[in-house]
Amino acid sequence: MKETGRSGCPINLTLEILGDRWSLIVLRDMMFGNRRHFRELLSKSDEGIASNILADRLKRLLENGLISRRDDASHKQKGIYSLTEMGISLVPVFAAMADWGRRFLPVTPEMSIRAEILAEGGPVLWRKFMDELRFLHLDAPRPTQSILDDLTTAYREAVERKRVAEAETA
Amino acid sequence: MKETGRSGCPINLTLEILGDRWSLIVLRDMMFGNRRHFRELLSKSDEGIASNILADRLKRLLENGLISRRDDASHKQKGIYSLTEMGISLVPVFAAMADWGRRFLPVTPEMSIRAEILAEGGPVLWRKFMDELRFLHLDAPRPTQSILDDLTTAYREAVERKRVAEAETA
DNA sequence: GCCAACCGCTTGCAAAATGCAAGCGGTTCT
DNA sequence: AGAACCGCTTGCATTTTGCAAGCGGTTGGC
Repeated sequence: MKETGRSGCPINLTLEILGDRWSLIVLRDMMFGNRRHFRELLSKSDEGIASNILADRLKRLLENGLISRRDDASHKQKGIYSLTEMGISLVPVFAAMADWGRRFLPVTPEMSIRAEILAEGGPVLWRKFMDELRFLHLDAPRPTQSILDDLTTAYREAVERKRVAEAETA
Repeated sequence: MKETGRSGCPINLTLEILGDRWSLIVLRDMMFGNRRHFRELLSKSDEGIASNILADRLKRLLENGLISRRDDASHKQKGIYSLTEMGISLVPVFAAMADWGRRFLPVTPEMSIRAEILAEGGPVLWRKFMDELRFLHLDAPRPTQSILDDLTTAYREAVERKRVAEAETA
């Protein structure tokens, strides 16, 4: 996505950076799955991104300022990717997209529980979540409450409910 | 964008439908520019979509239920494209994306004035706008106030301001 | 100290999507 | 009658994607 200079419209400029099938998936996994290493993003993804595509997207997200990269002190080869303020600010976009998706598309219950919580919590909850992301990815102070824990717990419980339900019918 | 069956995550499913560089551009022009015919979408776009891409995107948006198509009674060759409730429901997504874009990307002032108004108005304004879209695209009753007029007027005034400013420096 | 496992990331190649220009059969306007 | 316009398709070159293998280096267990 080079400098095409198509128009100064905010929607268009956003799409020039994020308008493909993988960029937002990578950011989603960093944001909601707290995946920070290349391998984590590569192998723990539900959608199975290819390694060359992941490398390319990370490079472009870096160039565009959505994420940053630093070396992992505990492992000379590992890099740690973090969200920048620009990346963290996408929380409302994710919340809006996820809410739309869960209302109109064939989502699975366990994958949409987090979207529901974000939709119900509204901007107040989003701001709390963004504060937590600033703690996890930038050097902001730790908030008292962990929204990410709440979301992850709710997701795990939904997965467990599904597992039990499937075990019963088997 | 065939049935890849990658995951039931709302974000992923949304991206499988809208995750490319043009689908949301087309919907944006229908929604905010009230462009309803093929030629209007083709030639009045600031970004210059190619005709084969436009045809393909309209087909896919139709298949996915975001828009509908009917014949234009006044012209046998023309089709009129309309947003469905599913398409109209993207208003909060557009508002979030536009707000993000105007804060972090090099938008031009006249192109971001509508994003500002939507951000300031919040969900209350979005709902009014969606009601108006239901009037314009579905068969809902006409609302008392036209948000689209407000947005368009603000945009035109911003363009005019820019024109005057440029004329002064010339 | 050795070796298997893992690290981020690259390479080569086939398949698909995109971008561009021209054009088609038909309709409408003058 | 002729020009302009209608939605949309075609052919073709370029770019992007997807997949599998692999590279040089690091780490951890024995």
